Amino acid sequence: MKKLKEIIDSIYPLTPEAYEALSGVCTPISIKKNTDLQAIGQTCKSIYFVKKGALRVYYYKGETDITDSLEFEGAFVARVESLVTGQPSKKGIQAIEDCELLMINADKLSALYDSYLEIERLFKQLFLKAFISILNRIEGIQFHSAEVRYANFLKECPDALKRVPLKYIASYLGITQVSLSRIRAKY
Amino acid sequence: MKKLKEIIDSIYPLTPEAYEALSGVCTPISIKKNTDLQAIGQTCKSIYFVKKGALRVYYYKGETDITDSLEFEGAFVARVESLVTGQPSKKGIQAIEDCELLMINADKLSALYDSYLEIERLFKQLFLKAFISILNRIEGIQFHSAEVRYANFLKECPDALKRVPLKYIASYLGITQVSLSRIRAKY
DNA sequence: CGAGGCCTTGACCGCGGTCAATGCCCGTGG
DNA sequence: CCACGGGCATTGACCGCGGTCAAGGCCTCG
Repeated sequence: MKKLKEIIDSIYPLTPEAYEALSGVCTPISIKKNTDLQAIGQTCKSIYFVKKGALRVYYYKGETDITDSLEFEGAFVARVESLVTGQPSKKGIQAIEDCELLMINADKLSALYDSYLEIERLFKQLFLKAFISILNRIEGIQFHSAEVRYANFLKECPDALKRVPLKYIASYLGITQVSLSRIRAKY
Repeated sequence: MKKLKEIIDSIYPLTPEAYEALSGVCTPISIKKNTDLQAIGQTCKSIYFVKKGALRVYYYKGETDITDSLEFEGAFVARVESLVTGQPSKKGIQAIEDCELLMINADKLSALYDSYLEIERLFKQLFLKAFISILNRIEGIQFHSAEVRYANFLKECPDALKRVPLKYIASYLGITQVSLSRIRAKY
C-alpha cells in the first residue's frame, strides 16, 4: 500500500497547504481484477494514483489486444493524448489485480495551478518524466533484441512476472506470447 | 524561405506586442552544409526555427551514426531532454544543406512567460505536438514493416529524397542503407 | 586521373512471426 | 469429488524480413 505523500515527496515536495489542496481533489476508488477502470472510447479526464494493485493500459491493433503500459503501486496512470487533446482515447485502462486508487480530477487539478505554483511544477515534473521514459523506450524498441528487452524489463519490474500474465508482458515488449515463451526457455 | 510569423499563426496566434517580445529574443544565424549547429556533448540552451535549409539531429550508438530526426523549413529544432534536464546532450544537430535559422535563447524565452502567458501557451502547444508525434512514431516502429515506414516517410516528406542522403534516411527509419536500397529497388 | 564516399547487389543467416498440436491449471456442474 | 471445458503457456515446423559481409558501379572532388 503506497502513500501518495511519500511519492510526491520523492519527486517535488509540497508545503502542507498545497498538499492539503491537492488531497481535496482526490477521490478514493476501488476496482476489481479484470474490470475496466476506463473503457476504450472515453475521454480521459482524470489522473490516477495507484495505492495498491496492478493495471495495464491497452488498445486494439486490428484484432489483437496490445498492452501499452503496465503500472504498479506508487505509479500515476493517465492517457495523456486524450487528456491534452480532449479527444476520446483509443486506449483503455484495466485492473490486472484488485486495486485501490486515488482519482485526481484533471479540471479541478488545473484550477489549483493558479493558487499553487508548486502543484503545477509537480505535475510538469511528472509529465517530463513520462516524456523522457518514452524516449528511452524508443531506443529500446529500435536497438535492442526482444531478449534484451525482456531482461531489462525483469530488472525494472522483478515482481511483474508473478503478477502479470505473460501474454500482457509479451505485447508490452512488442512480441508474441510464442516468442516470449522461447526466450524464457533459454533462461 | 519560411517566416516565423506564419508558422506561429498556424499554431497559436500572438498579439502584435507578444510577437514583438518574442522577436526580441530571436537571433538570425547562418550555417554551412555539413557543419554542426550544436555538437554532441553541449548542453542545449536554444530552440531553433528553420527559415531555410535542412538539418538532422543525430547521435552515436556505439560506432554507428544514427539520425534521430530530420527537419526542414518551418520546423522547430531542439534537444528537449537536454533543455529540460540541463544535462549535456548525447545528440548533435548538423546542417544537411546551407541553412538560415532563428536562434531562440531558452532562458530569455522563459523570462517572457511571466509577462506573456500566450507565449507560454504557444510553446506548451509546440511541446505537446512533439510529444504526440513521438507516440505515433512508437506505433510506426513497433507495428509497421520497414517498407511501410519508408512509404509513410515519402508521403510526409516527398522532397526529402532529393535533399537528404539515403544513409541518413535509412537510420532515421531504423534500418540499414542496404535494406533501404532493397526496398527502393522494388519501387 | 586516381581516391574516397555513396549507393546498389548478391550470398548467407538468424530473429521473431504464424499455424497448429499439446500440456497445464483452474473453475463449474453433474 | 471427479469430469469436462476453456484459457494460458509451451513446443515444433516452417518462413520471411532485415542484418552482416563483401564486391562492384558511379560520382565528385582534389
